[in-house]
Amino acid sequence: MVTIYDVAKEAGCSPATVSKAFNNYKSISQKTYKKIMETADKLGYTPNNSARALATKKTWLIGVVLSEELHTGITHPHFSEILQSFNTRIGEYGYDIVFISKRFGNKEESYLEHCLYRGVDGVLLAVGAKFKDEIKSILESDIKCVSVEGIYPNKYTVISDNRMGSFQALEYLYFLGHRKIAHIACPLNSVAGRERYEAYREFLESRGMEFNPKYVVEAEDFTHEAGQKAALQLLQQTFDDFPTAVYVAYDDVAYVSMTTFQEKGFRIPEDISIVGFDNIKISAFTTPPLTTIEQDRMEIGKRAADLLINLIEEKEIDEPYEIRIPTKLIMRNSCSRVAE
Amino acid sequence: MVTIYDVAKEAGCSPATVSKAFNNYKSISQKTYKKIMETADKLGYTPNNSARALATKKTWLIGVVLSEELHTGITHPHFSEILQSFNTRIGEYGYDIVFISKRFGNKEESYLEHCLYRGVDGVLLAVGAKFKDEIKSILESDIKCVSVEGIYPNKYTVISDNRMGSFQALEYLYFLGHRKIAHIACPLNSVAGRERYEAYREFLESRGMEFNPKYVVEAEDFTHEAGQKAALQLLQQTFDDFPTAVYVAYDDVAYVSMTTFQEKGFRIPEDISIVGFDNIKISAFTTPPLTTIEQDRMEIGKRAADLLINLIEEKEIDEPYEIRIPTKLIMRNSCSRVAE
DNA sequence: GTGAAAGCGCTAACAG
DNA sequence: CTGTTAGCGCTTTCAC
Repeated sequence: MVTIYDVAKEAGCSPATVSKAFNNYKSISQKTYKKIMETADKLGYTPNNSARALATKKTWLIGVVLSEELHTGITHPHFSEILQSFNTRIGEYGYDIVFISKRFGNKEESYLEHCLYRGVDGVLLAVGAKFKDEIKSILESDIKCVSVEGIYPNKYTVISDNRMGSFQALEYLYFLGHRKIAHIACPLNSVAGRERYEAYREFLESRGMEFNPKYVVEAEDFTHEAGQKAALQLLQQTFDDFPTAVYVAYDDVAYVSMTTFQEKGFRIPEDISIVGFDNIKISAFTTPPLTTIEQDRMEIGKRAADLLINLIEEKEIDEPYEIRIPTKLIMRNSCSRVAE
Repeated sequence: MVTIYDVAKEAGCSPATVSKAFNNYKSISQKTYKKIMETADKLGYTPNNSARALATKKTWLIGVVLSEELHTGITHPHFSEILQSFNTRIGEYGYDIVFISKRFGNKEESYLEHCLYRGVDGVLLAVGAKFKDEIKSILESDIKCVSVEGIYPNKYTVISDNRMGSFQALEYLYFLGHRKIAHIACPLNSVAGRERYEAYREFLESRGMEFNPKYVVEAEDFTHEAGQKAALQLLQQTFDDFPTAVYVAYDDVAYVSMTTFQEKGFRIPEDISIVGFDNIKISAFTTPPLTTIEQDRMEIGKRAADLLINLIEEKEIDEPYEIRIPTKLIMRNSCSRVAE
């Protein structure tokens, strides 16, 4: 391994100068800077981050905590895209991601311990409020953090404007003449689930429509299985008066609902109109293509990254703790004007 | 920050002893071990990995290189599941993952430099052969690595048995009476694309069926868009003699092909039978549910992890460089006996 | 079974 | 503008 000493010796200067050169101190003359860089290159020197971290207490590592338990982790189309965008952005600033888990080296360590062990400079939280207890220790520590899912007091969170999205979906359906609008919710212990559901109720009320509990079902989790079950249950609950439209709180389940309804003999959109939420990739290719609410995942990831970096670097931040990213109605073919 | 010195002082022993206790040296008496652990706990001590890494040259970090460019990264259902399984497994051994990228801190650094900077103990390669050049430096360095996608001389790779999978698909179709079997391939510069295509040709030959170039189309990349385009092209190329079945090299595209065919008036499976490859989550919920070849992603991730850890810890390995994970035919409803 | 001491590669005052 | 020096927190001989 070639070190700063090797470079110094070869370049005829001190290790300190090499260090300064690599850290872009302005106090280095052009000449020596150039010389140092050249010999570093020649010798194939790469700075050693462990040593640097030990000396500076900065690892350039950002912890990411997400919960595989709820099928809402790296494998989830929503979070994986946010994560990708987040990672790209922090990469531009020299940071890397490390996944924080509870189980570590066979013993039960808390998330906090894992963070401390890795010495992360900050943390991205992508877990639902359901896991409030397990991340409590990190929330209470003075590790900088930003959330893209749960909402916590005095912490920044970047999240879609669920109310806006719900209203966009519902207003569109209403505009098409629908008055019997059902809702398949995501788990209500998630922020998305709760907010979209509440917006649904708020919308009904704002239009003077009566809330009918039979028109609402909550999916157990974020899997396709749960979605199918929910769709079936909705049909069962409303067999005496089927809805003409259903607002489904996320695309994966909107999709499964469509196929489930179709299998039961309903035509989409003629018999039932559907609007989803997420605009995941496949939604443009379903039969029929799904009308849905787009979440700007690239923006969420990027904003969260910028925010976290500013926090870490102790820059001035003049944003509210809760940053809402606007959503957008994507009209495709799963909705039609209500039949007379 | 509480260090080993604090613990030592409080426990009435030397830092060296504390270190030994934490590293499970057997030369520590039960009594002092217990004492140390208790006071460590009391003081809230967590080992600092940067310091440990500096002293030992071991970071407990594993680099992961995957290529977002081909839409085949963290966002891809196949790789994200492998990664999840891999991550869980290495986590059990105390390792963590860090993503290796080319662009780092604004300057163009090669993958190798990123690895060196982070001092990774090993690398998981999940990039196609298309990127051979960019990972060449890693391959040539003496960093331990395992691949789950490309195949490189003298390197371990854990990958599905694509030939087996193709034969399972094709034999099933053949058994159902199909003789006009088309193939939609993934990009042929990927291992999966090439091997499945070659197996397709081998199968035809083995059954004395004539290979007809018109029955084959190669998708441009791994997106739904490319799949749709490929499906359309297949229809166009074969308008005078449509295939009765098509073997599609991956589920995402199999799915899009189904909907595309359906939109063009073909019934699945009555007019065209489809078998895919991957068994991604959604495949059980398409209309009709997709018959496909299952890849055991959990196993791939786990095996790759075990292999890499053994490599890192210089254990004996008696496995071939190329480890093929068996595939499995999952029969659902997208295939039927050929019409007379 | 335990401890003293040197050192891992780098940074950060402080001098010069 | 450059160099000296003293750590950062931990591990690892080698004595005891």
